[in-house]
Amino acid sequence: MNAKYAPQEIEEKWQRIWTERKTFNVTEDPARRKYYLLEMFPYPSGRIHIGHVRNYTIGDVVARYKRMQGFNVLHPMGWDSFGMPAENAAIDRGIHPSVWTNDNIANMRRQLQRMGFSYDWDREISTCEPDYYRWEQLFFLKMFEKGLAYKKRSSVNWCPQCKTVLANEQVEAGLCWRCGAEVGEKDLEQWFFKITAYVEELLEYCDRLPGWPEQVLTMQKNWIGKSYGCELSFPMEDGREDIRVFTTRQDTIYGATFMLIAAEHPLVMELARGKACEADVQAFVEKVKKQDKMMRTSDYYDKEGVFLETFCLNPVTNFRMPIYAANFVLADYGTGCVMAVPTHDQRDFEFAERYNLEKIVVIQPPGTTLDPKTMTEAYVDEGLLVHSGPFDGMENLKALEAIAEHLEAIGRGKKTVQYRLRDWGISRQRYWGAPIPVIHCEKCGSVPVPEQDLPVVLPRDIDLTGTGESPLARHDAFWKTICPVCSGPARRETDTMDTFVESSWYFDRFCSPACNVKPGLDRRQVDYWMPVDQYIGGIEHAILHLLYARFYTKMLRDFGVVGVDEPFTNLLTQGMVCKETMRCAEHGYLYPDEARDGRCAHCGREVQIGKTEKMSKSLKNVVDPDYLIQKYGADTVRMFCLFAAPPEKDLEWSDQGVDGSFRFISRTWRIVMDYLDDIRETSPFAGDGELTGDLKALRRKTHQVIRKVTSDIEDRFHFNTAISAVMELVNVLYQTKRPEKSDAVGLAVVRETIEAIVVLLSPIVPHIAEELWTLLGKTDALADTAWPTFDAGIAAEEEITIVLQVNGKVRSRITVPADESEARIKAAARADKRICEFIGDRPVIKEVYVPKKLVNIVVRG
RNA sequence: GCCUGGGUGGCGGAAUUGGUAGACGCAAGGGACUUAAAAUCCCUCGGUCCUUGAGGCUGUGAGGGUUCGAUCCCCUCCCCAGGCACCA
Repeated sequence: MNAKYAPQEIEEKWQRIWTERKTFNVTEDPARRKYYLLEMFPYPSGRIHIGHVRNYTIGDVVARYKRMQGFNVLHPMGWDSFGMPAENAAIDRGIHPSVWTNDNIANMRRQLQRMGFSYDWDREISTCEPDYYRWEQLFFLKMFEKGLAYKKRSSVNWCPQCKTVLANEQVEAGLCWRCGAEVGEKDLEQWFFKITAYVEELLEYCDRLPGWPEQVLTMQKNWIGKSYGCELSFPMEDGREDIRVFTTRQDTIYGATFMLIAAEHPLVMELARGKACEADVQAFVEKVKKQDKMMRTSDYYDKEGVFLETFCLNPVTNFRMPIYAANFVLADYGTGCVMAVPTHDQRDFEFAERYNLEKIVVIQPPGTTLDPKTMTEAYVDEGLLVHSGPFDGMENLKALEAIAEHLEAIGRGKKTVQYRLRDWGISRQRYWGAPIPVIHCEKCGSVPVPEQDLPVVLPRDIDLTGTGESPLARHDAFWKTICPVCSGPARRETDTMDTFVESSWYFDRFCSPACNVKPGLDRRQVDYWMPVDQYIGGIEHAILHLLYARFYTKMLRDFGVVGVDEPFTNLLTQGMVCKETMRCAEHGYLYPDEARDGRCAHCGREVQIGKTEKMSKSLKNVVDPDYLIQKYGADTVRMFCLFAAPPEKDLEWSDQGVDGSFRFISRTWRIVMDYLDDIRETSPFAGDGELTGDLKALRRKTHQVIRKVTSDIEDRFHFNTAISAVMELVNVLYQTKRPEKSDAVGLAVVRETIEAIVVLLSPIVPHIAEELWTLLGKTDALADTAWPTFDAGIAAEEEITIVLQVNGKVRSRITVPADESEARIKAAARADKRICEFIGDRPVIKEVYVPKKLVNIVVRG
């Protein structure tokens, strides 16, 4: 047999067979263990990129592996098809978002199918279709009823030129990305989901998700940001209503000498009204609203404020505290007001220095005395309280509780818990999203759309210009309606939902994608498949998407729609795919094929190689999967994505590396072809008779590699080392002296090795594996073949190497039988010629023995 | 700035629990095969020094510490990446 490896032919053939036989379609089967493997579904941007290829290849290997382990594997794919890019394409090129989206989906589906992923395509869903989002609207009604969806005023980025709302990413250095106008803030009535109603459960379960990376759980905990402290009230000098603050540092209250209010807090203008400072305050507030929120709370940003010509009183010292509006205080955390203790908070210290405000030391560090006049920075560490009335001399940490109780007793405070997590704003003033099912009536207020009127379908005939209000707000037939309560004229809500809402329950829908009766999820099917056993996606989703999906799951559980507390039992967060950037002085960033031999294809100038960054269209450092498939085949692309780095790390793209993967696959193909005629009729070695020499070593290696590949995939998803192990096995096979045609035992051992190689590689490179399997005379599909097992006895080494150290440095090695005793190994170490030379006549102080690994002899001098 | 990770040969990476640093692959160099080239197969490959050896020293971002022993644990610092609530 001498057929040449022809990836295109083989791959298309097997993809056809899998589709025809519906190999990967599944149904609930209570008799079998289920395994739900899910990769984050893509936004249909037009073409798959290498990041998708990597993500879905990782998932496919696990899906195929689990299938071979006997699990009933659900492995679905769909489209997160609402979102801004469709609208931008419509504005820029005049294509309707639905046409653009569906064309993209068709192309990306073709690309994914050409990669040979083992999806159950019958379960494909697309979130922009009414049969998907109608259920989301139903859930919204339920949320509205329970007070989990509510309206409040909130600010958005607003471009006064385009008269439109901008996403944060559409604001570049404070300017609109489309027109360059200065972006401001605008207050709008917006819909929110009350994620904070579940904050405690979301936090608590962070400690009950052992299958999640610690890193992600830590990020989520910090995001939720639970802190214990006090809510304190400070009386106003003029007798107005008290100012309330939240603090975790009530131990420093005796040092509070001024009050800070977030510039955008409504109280600021209220206090300034009618005073001489009113105009200055107004100007300051406008200025701060334009500052970047992230920057203005940074340690190095200039602390600025304006005096409101008003005072409040420190409730324990009666100190007359001036009140300032400040840029570094956030309106939406705590109460938006902060008691300032300049001696023990660095930001307050800088503010006090700048505006020449009083400083009182209330925590004394051990051993020194702080003088407010000479301090150059705040003292933020522990110490003993001073100038703190009855609490003088207490350790500040112990005083936290005592002072909180004291403040409660005098009616000035209350111990509280504060969270950083805010409610989830879901209103988008955009077209391409799921309509929010609410009608606004002048008489009846915000009225939910009656259930029988769902879905509220997004109209097709729409005029997208990129300017003005939301397109739906200009679509009369859409928004002009009647109130379901009083039948009077009413206005339909024209905001659409954040696309994170769709991705918060799509995994449930995959369990019953065709269900068309309320609530769109068949409880029996959902109960069989959920939760997702393994979820795989980019680390960039560590907080938002994953937290929203967890919240939504808990809520649907409370609605009785699903039966699980958490959606994802195990989570794998993969790193990003990066590639070096290339620039031409004249033509800017270049695509890889625009550079030839280090020169720009347009002008011949020398190309500058830039730093390696995440692959993106704007940097043009992208690789086209279609081109790679055409050149090498899907199997090579799959293998390289897995081989170049473990999944959780960033992957640096390398064209030479792809060549290497192709070479290995071809090398494997060749050796199987080479042996094929001799082993076609042979059965794998069954263990009868003693083996010696090469054959014994080959068989041992085979079983070692089965063990290694199994644990690499099962325990840690390290496909790169699994592939390395198979490469070693192929190398050993090449180096094994070829058994004669008459050597039945030798050929049986080779057959065992070759079958192992093919089966172990099959989840990674399924097409070539199926083909070789067939050529080996097998008639059952490899995809349904059982994963191989290893024999620990055969895999065991007979001899081991013991490292000999003197004072921790390797000086010699000895080879001993694997079961050699400690005493004999130590004796051999002491007797070793090189070790004796190193020890010389120095006295031995200590001898460390690590079983089966090393002996370390410690000597003086 | 805040939160979370990461830094190992010329390059991607390996070392699974504190125990042989550099598996496997790429690049490079050499050899075999070939009329030749490609392909293929085999060998060498961290740095440095010398007495060229089963050699010495050195080496996992930098500096310190703990330990018989540190890529791994602790402290300080530098650099890079992701997230930061309207990109998904």
